[in-house]
Amino acid sequence: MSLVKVAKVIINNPSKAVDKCFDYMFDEACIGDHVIVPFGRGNTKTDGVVIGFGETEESDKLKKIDCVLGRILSQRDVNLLKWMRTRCVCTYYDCLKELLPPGAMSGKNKGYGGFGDKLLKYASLCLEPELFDEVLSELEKKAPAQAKVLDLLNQLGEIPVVHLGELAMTTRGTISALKKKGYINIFDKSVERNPFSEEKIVTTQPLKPNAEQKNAIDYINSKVDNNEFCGILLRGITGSGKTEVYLQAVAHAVENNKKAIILVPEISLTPQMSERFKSRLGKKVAVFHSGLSIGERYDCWNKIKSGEIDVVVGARSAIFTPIDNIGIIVIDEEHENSYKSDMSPKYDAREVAEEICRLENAPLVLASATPSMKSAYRAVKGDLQLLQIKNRYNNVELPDVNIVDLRYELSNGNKSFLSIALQEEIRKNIESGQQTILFLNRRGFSTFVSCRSCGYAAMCPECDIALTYHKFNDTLVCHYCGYTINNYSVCPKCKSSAIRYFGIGTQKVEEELKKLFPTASVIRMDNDTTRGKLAHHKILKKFSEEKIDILVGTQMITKGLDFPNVSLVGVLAADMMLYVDDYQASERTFQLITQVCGRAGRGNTKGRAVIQTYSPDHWVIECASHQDFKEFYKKEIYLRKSMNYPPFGDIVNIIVSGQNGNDVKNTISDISRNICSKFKDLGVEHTLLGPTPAPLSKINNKFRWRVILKCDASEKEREILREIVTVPQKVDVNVSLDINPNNMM
DNA sequence: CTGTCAGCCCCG
DNA sequence: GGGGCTGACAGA
Repeated sequence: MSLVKVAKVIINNPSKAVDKCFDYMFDEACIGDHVIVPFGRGNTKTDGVVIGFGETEESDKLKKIDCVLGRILSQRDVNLLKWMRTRCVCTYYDCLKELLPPGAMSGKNKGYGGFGDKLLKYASLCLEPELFDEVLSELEKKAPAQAKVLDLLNQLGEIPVVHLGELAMTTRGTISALKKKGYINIFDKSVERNPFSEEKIVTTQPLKPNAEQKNAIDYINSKVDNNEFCGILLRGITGSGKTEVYLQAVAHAVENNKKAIILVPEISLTPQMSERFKSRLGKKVAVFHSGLSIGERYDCWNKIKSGEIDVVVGARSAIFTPIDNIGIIVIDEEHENSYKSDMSPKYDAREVAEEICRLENAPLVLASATPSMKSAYRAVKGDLQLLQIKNRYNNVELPDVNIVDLRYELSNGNKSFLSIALQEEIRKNIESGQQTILFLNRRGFSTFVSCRSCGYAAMCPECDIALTYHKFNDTLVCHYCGYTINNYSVCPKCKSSAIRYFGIGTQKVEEELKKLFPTASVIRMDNDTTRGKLAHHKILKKFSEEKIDILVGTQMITKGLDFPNVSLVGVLAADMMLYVDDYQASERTFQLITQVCGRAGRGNTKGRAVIQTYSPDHWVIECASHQDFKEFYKKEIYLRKSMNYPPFGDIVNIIVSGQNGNDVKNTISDISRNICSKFKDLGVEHTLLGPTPAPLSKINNKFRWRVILKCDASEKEREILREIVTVPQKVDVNVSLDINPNNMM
């Protein structure tokens, strides 16, 4: 038997059954090549990617690569792909779809030959001009949504269908109805390669760093210059000028013909933030995030691929953009949990960034005022190099923090959500023309509705959780599946009219503020008011132009916002996230309160922060009010250690779901039995909890069971888990595995 | 003998 | 995921 050289090819197919390398003979092929191969019994032409080479015994089974379409992955990305499959406990396909151009894996671009397609669906009017008015007024009566679309098309001419839908606030159904009637045309059009017009960019000059900043910049630059991998934790209290440090390090890398990625939390990718990067780092900055339409993302991706971009700024997914020759990666607000994906592949962008830095021999900078416990622990162990900035830039003072005990408010007869102290501070601010931010971690009007007589509370029949009351349309909504019913004024069970609304939400706070301060302008920012893509930016713009006295919002207001005229910050219910059933509750509460307080007093005036709580002596709240990370870390790491929670051990959450309860139960018990025996064989210490019904035991009529596995999930363990979890299952049975998830539900 | 369909298997 | 193989069965 003689040996033949073969290419290892992964197939572009989501099925778990084909999640492996297939050997193909070939004439010429490179690692990372996008190829077409005969696959399956029928030798269907399928596309795949070459991820390696090998030798195997000659055999009849061996087939040959049909043709090479071109290089699609770099050697580095092929390495990253292999690493990710184990790290994220997923399939090659899951990883591949993150690394390929946006849109390449879905819709008409699916399958081979799809890559490089620059066509976009466009709509245009196809109606005699003299008939237009007649048709429009006819439609306005019967189909207002269609009329809106028609009107927009008339004004704008040719426009991509995606944008048309967004502008008219409607769905494709409306548009296809118009097409059916023959009023409009849908056609393909090549997208312009560069839709970003030459914006006017005002360049800003680097600020002169103070001694601490200089120190940090020099350290990072030396790693860049030496092509040396190094994990760096850049810790500085809010307002200490961390951004300046990494901006100068990135600029240094670019000057030396290297490239950079800066990751920021999705929520802080506001135009003002993008502007800041562009104005400092010049035209060769690309902003990449999920807010871009597929077309925009595609162009951005290609621009990066072509090599004309030096710096990519973006949210989590930007870590996969095809930028080569990386000199530095920065992760801003490193503690943010949005860096962990909860969809497959369930990657952690911080870990991916670290792996890329290893592969590229470049430093990784994790920046935060309130580092994650994991990073802080690694810094203590010496796994990360700690660089600290202890003073605020220009020595601006930290805000005065006032902790208000809500229990006294109640006994003093103040039933408002706003303590007397906070009301007083708000009044002062309004009088002096300064702005206030109030923070509350809830959305909607009330959490749930219940009957005072019989205790009946409206529940979702599908998901078995309480429905949330939404005032603007007087409905009760399930926050998990969207199930909606009309609100009732009489209890459906006992006919009592004593209905009680529990909890507070941003809407209620907004209403109360309007009552207390009738002359003040109030704006609300939460999931309900930021539905549209542009709504988010509009609210911030309005607020930043100082026309608004008070901004009320959920956690989305805590991050990255930098308004010099805000001198007062209020946390309305600090305990709200402290008593959640989650090992990260303390960490999140600490981060949140610290970050919120950091929003106050960035201008010339000293800031004030008011923290309302029912447990004013709680150590987490104490530490946060003093911005005392060290003390917080000391106490929290001790608790983590005693419970063997991360960063000491990993928590693996495995959820099986499906319509058929028996299939689900059988699958989950198979999986947990497999894990148990494999881990036992290999002597891996572990604890298995379950299988039990998941906390949300039913969502959308699907049964959900889960197992929690506690162990040290390093490479070996993850590889075992991958083998167990990625075996093909029955149709309709879905297996999800998440390591150290943000959400255990 | 032929057509059809469901279930199952496996893809180099 | 999906094409093809297989076995069962109906129609004539």
